[in-house]
Amino acid sequence: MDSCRLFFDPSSGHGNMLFLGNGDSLFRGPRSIMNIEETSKKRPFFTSPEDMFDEEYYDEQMPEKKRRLTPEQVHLLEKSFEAENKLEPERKTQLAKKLGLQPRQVAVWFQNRRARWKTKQLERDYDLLKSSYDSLVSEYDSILKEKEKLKSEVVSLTEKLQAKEVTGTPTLTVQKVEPLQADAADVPPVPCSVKVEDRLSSGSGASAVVDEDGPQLLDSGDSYFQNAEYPGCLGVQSEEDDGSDDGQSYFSDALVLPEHHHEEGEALLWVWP
DNA sequence: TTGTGTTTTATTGCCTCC
DNA sequence: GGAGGCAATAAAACACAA
Repeated sequence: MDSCRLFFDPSSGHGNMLFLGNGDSLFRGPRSIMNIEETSKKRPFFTSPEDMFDEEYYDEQMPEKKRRLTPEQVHLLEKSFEAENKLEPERKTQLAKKLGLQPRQVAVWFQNRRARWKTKQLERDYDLLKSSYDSLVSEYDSILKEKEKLKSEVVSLTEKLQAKEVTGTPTLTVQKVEPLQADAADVPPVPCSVKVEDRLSSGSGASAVVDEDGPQLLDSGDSYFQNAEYPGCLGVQSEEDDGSDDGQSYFSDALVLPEHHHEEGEALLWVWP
């Protein structure tokens, strides 16, 4: 906040204000007081707006030193700026007369004020953008975490499946899973909801129902679902493999859907006796 | 008291508009 | 071409820590 100090100019007999910079308390210490005294000697404070508006007086009384505007002057300028931040010539002249300043000073003040406003506006815009960005990052992080969690679930379940395959009981066979032709990104999540009877061997046939062209699960150490030909089925997607994911939880569909169908007696990939 | 950083006032040079 | 705006900058005034 801007603050000021009342000051009496003995040479002119007029009261005046010494403007202090922002954030300062009214009385600060010896140095400030000394400055007032020094200033009163150095600065020929304006006596009246009429005098100050006089070009000759102004030139004589303001040698090389800059002087700060009084709080009253600044207040009025601020009010005027709030009303309209551009200064048409007529208003400039009126303001100058009213404030006892040169029109040029008023114009300069408006120019500098516009520059300050622009800087502040940039800061505000930056803050807005930053908070927006931060919330997006936060959202992205939580989605990423969920994705990782689901991935590890997939890995865990795949390992369990492989373990069961190695022990050989029960015999898990696969029959007629349509290969996914298209790019995984273009294919809606396939829950691999092949009917149970299509996947398990019949009691009598031993593993006879395995499709001849299909993958031979029991002979292979690899998981059937990791076969590249069936990318939509329980495959583990690498981190770099974007584009087919689009931030959506593809694997959750693959896993959750069979559970949803569980009670309907359909669509589980495997059934243990 | 002094050095340093910040704010305010003012200047300069360039650009646009009428 | 003159008036006015803007960006960059200088310089004075001021705040403040050490």
